Amino acid sequence: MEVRMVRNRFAPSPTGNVHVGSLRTALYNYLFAKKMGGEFLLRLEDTDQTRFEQGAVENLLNALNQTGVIPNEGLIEINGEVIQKGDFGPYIQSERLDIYHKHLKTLLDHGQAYHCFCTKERLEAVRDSQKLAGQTPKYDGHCRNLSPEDVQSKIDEGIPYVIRLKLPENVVISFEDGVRGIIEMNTNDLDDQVLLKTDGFPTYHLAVVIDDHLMGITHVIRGEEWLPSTPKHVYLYQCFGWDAPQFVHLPNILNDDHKKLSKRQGDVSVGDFLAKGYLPEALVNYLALLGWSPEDDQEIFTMEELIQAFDLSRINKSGAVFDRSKLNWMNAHYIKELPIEILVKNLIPFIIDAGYIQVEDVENRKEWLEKIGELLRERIEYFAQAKEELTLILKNDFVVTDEEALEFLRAESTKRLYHVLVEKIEATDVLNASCGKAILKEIQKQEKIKGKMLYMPSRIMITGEMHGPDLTLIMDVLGKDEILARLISMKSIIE
RNA sequence: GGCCCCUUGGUCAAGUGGUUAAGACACCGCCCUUUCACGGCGGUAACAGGAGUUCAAAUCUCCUAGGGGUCACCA
Repeated sequence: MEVRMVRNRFAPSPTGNVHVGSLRTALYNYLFAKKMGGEFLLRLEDTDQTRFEQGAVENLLNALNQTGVIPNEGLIEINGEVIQKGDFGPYIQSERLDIYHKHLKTLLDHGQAYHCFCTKERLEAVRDSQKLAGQTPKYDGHCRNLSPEDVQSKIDEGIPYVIRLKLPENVVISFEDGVRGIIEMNTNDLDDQVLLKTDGFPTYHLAVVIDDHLMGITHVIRGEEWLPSTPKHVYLYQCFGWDAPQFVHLPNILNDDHKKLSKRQGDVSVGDFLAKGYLPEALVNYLALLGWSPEDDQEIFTMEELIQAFDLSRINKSGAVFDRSKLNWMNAHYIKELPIEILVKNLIPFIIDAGYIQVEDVENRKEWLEKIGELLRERIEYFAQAKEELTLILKNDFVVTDEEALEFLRAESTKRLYHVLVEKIEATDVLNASCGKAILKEIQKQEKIKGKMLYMPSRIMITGEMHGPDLTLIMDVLGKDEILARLISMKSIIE
């Protein structure tokens, strides 16, 4: 048996940001194509002119590039320039209009499609009355059997029209879905779908079938929302005399309320997540596991490992709730493993944004930034949390109001602690972590102040907080002068 | 409402006729520790319900219930 090379596609419409659900669809396509040594292409479904958004294509390619889900054919980006690559183009549907018209003509010639001159108003009225009568809204077949003469004269009169698919009555259409198995549907439950719109553009249903076939697509991996219209697509393949590809419908990604993940419940676009400081590899890793699972217990995967492990047969049937806290855990894991330079590089925009460093100072404060990086590494789940975490130790205009904290400051031993601490720090050249540690140890010995009574007051005097990173690391980050200044500002409260 | 799909702990999920029904996140407890966090150890917690088939059912069949998707000249 001849084995056709696997060819996949991701075929979004150019509307704004890339939804995480779309990314997952793209990812599964990508993983499967790579696993099978096939091709993964990007096609633009821009047949709705009203939906186009400026910069959407750049946005799209950007999201894919950053997450590593990169097409090797179709619309791709090379050196910042968007081009079309491959022998099956054009890969932008609005540039394929003549192809659709040509194929539509054969449908018309075979009586498998027909002109429909119904106005939107009439269609709406029909739908409304059907709904009122408790029926399923469906085209009533008004123009289904117009004579060729009638059609021609209406066209000549310049009456706008659409072209509809002429579905046979009471025929069961079945196909095998890669995830759900055999699916059957009766044409009586299906509508005479519009294939060509008044503006001469095809609808999704026509374009997707023609393009997938012409582009040699072997596996259509797409969202579950397409399942109900797949029989129409299957019928179209039959009309054209083409073999249908293997369909694989992915379960939805859900909100906490188990509805389709949507914008109103917070971040849903890839850009949102990256902007908050989620690492692309963590997002991809998490998404891979949302609807698919490997044979073993592995949770952390590189892209290469995902490709190796991926298997269509292990895709889940039911919808999966997007669990932010698991994503956070996974992202935190990736942050912990990041080389320090990369960690700092990711952190810099957020530290600048928090106002703790100026853009022009970044170069000469590398060492300081690395200290901060190591300090934050164990404490944040995504980079946008850096600001809050840093404020804990970098703010210098704090007022201690917490009663428990004040207790520590009022303690008898704290007076002694304060003076010795100031004295010892003044006596050092530079205050780094090991030096700070030594000082605290000496105080413990000399003044017999230890444990909580040593560290808590020290921490509170220095940061105004009862919690935070290791105190000696804080000393290291703040340095001698700042620490001293902060201590001295506490003088009146202590004495 | 019609049609289609789905149903294992709070969440992601393993499981394909015989298991003490994995694992991960979250949660709780203990340990580590100057605090918080990290880390380590442990714990609570699930086969939607019913009827069949079978020696045996989370796994097969049917019914019920619940949830989701879809019914556009949007994709």
